[in-house]
Amino acid sequence: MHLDTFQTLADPTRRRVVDALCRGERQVNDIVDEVGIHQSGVSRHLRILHDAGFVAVRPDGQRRLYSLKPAPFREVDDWLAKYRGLWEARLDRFGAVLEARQKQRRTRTKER
Amino acid sequence: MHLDTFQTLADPTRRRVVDALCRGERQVNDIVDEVGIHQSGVSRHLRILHDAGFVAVRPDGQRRLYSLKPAPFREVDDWLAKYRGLWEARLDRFGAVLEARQKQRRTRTKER
DNA sequence: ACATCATATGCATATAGGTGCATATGCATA
DNA sequence: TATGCATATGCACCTATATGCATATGATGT
Repeated sequence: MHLDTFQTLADPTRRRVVDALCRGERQVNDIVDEVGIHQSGVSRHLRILHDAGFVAVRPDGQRRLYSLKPAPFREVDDWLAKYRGLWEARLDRFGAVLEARQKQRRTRTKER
Repeated sequence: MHLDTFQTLADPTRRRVVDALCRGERQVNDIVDEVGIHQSGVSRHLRILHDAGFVAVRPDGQRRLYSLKPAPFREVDDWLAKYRGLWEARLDRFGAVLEARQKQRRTRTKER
C-alpha cells in the first residue's frame, strides 16, 4: 500500500525521521540512533517516505544515503494556501486569496 | 483520545470536512451532504477536528454551526518553514511572506 | 406533553498501521 | 569464497481508528 502525503506525515516517529534528514543526507543507522526505534522500523519508515516522494536514496557502498525531496512539502504548502486567509489577517499582498474566498461563500445561516 | 494536528489531517474524509468549512460556517447536515458519509461519522470527525483545535462551534437553534480556526494551520505552516529551503530557492517577490513568517516563528530552532 | 428535527454517542466490526524479532539480501574486503 | 557490516523484509502481534447502526440528547414548535 501507499500512504498519501498527509498520512505519511501523521506518524510522529516518521516526522522525526524527516527531521533527521532536514540537515542533509543520512544513512539508516544514523537515523536509528537519532529516533530510537529498531533499525527495521526505520527502514520501513524510509520506505514509506520514499513511496510518498519524501526522500531520495543514493547507494554509497554498502550504505544507502537518504535525503529529502521537495515535492510533498510543496504539496502541503499548496494545500495550506487555501487556508492562509484564516490567519493572515492583513491582506497586504494576499488580497487575491481572500477575494477568491469571498466570492464563493454561501449563506446558509440566514434562513432561521 | 486526542489526535495531534498531523494525525487529524491524515484522514481524507476529514480533510474533505475541513474543505467544506473552507468557505464559512456550516451545519453538520450540510457537511453530510458534501462528503457523503453517515451523519454520525461527520459528527465524530467534527469532534476530532474540534479537539485538535481546527474548528469552533456555535449553537444556532437546534443546529450547531462549525467554522475553521487558524491555530493548527499555523502550526503546519510553522512546521513547513523548516523545509522551505528545499524548494524556495530564491525569494523573488514573496519577501513579505517570508518576513511575516519569521516574525511569528515560535518553535525554537535547534542549534544548527 | 408530544412530535419532530439536528446532532452526538455507545457498541460492534473491520481494517490499517507501527513495532520487534528473526532472517534475507546486498555490498565490501580479507 | 568466507566473513562481516548495512539495510530490507516476512511474520506475528497489538493498538488505533473509521464506519454504520441504533439510540440518546437537546432544542423547537404544536
